[in-house]
Amino acid sequence: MGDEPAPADIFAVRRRKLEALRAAGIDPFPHEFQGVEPIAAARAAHAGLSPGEETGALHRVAGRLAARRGQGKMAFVDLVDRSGRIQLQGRVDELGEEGMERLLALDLGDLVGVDGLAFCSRRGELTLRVRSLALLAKSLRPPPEKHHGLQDVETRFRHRELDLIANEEVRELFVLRARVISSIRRFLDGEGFVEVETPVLQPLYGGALARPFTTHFNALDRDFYLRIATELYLKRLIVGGLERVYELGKDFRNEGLSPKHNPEFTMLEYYEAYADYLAVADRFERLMAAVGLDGSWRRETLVAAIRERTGIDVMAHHDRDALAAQMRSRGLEAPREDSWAELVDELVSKHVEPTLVEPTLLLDYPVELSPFAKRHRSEPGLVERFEAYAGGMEIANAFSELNDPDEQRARLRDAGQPPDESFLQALEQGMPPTGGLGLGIDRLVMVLAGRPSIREVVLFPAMRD
RNA sequence: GCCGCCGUAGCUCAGUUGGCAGAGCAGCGGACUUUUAAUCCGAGGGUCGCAGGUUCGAAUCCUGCCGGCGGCACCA
Repeated sequence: MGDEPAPADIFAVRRRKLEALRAAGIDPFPHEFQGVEPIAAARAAHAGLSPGEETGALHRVAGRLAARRGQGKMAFVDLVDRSGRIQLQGRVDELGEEGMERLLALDLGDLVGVDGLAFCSRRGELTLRVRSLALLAKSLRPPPEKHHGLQDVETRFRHRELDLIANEEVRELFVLRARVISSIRRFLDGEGFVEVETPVLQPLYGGALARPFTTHFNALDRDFYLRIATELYLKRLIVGGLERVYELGKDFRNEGLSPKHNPEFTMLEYYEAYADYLAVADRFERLMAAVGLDGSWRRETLVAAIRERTGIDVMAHHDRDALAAQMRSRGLEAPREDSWAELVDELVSKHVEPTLVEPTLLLDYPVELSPFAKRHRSEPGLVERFEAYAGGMEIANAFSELNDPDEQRARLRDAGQPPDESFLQALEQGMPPTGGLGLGIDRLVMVLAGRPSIREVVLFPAMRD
């Protein structure tokens, strides 16, 4: 082409190259490139080469152009795929003038496919000497900076694809997340659980205490809710005799954003007929071992945990004003409008939860805080429930499920929850004694990956428009 | 919703007391057949988040708005 002046616009340069390719009869967006081998596999095939050693082994790889060094008659470029990075060597005596020119015309970020001979460079780096090279897709935007990666948090979350291109550890994290989820499925499938899907769009919401998102069903001219939990539908399946069920999917809660809260989040719930919460705790520990969180979980009762941290015995002051007085006498805030149960909740979240960095199961909650849990068999006023904490964060919640329909109706009334008649009818049909668990997948991944924010483990976290 | 911090080139970041808008990477032109953040020469690239205000003069000071982060509140 002509010798146009140096273009000011960094985007226009790439556009111009695209047009030049088309003009030269090269399709900048071809349809396929088959027979590709992962870069990691090509590397593994030549693990022990010494500097300067040639192999004669031909490999076909594909990926994104990530760096280049040298120009003229010989150039090195780095190619990255999901599995890793490999250096390519282009030589004019191998590719010819025209081929070399095409290689040098590539931009960082272009997707290319390569057939090349494996050898070890003088500096000891496994390299593919390019035999032939195909542009697989032209990149029209410059990639993020190659040394520092993409740092800007807003861009990383709004354009996660750039984050994935630029930051290898981000790529690894989301692969880890996928492996965690498939490990959970494999574990539960292996234990005889059936994976089910229940409605996301619900005429009535329940199974947790949270504000829902509301939407409108036009055909019925009626408001619907996005589910806040799968609990009630799953228990109906236990009534139906499925015995062991689980669902892995999104819940939606119309609450504030924080490093621990995204409005849509991934939840595992499972229910197991004939189990109580201690059986659930044992299975939970094995499930955690299956995803790499080994070891036994410290167990502590909620009442003891509060007493140990604050000196207050909440069951000995089972009265709103008495408990508030206890708290105030110790210099703790006790908001006037809070009920006894809310004060207990306050004590747990302010004084117990932050101390639970080591994996811990907190057992036996007050009945007022747990409308779906069965009364404790020996501790009056408590229910058989545990919450699992790790990294100072609640990651799971489990109980012996309440299966007495009359008591369930009364508990929902006391909690100010709308009665879900279909659910209550199901309990009237007869639900076996059942243990259930809810596990926050995002938070679990935070713990496993050591990330301080839920946004780091959700591909596209909620952002303002 | 409230409070605090932040927003400068495609990316990573400087920018002094209010006095001409800067660097590195990337990109462009050129040199180079073993480079590893390649090197060297040359020429470019800006809505300083947006809108007002103060001032002879604003990236810098003030107000409002938008967006992000952190905290509080709500909650899980």
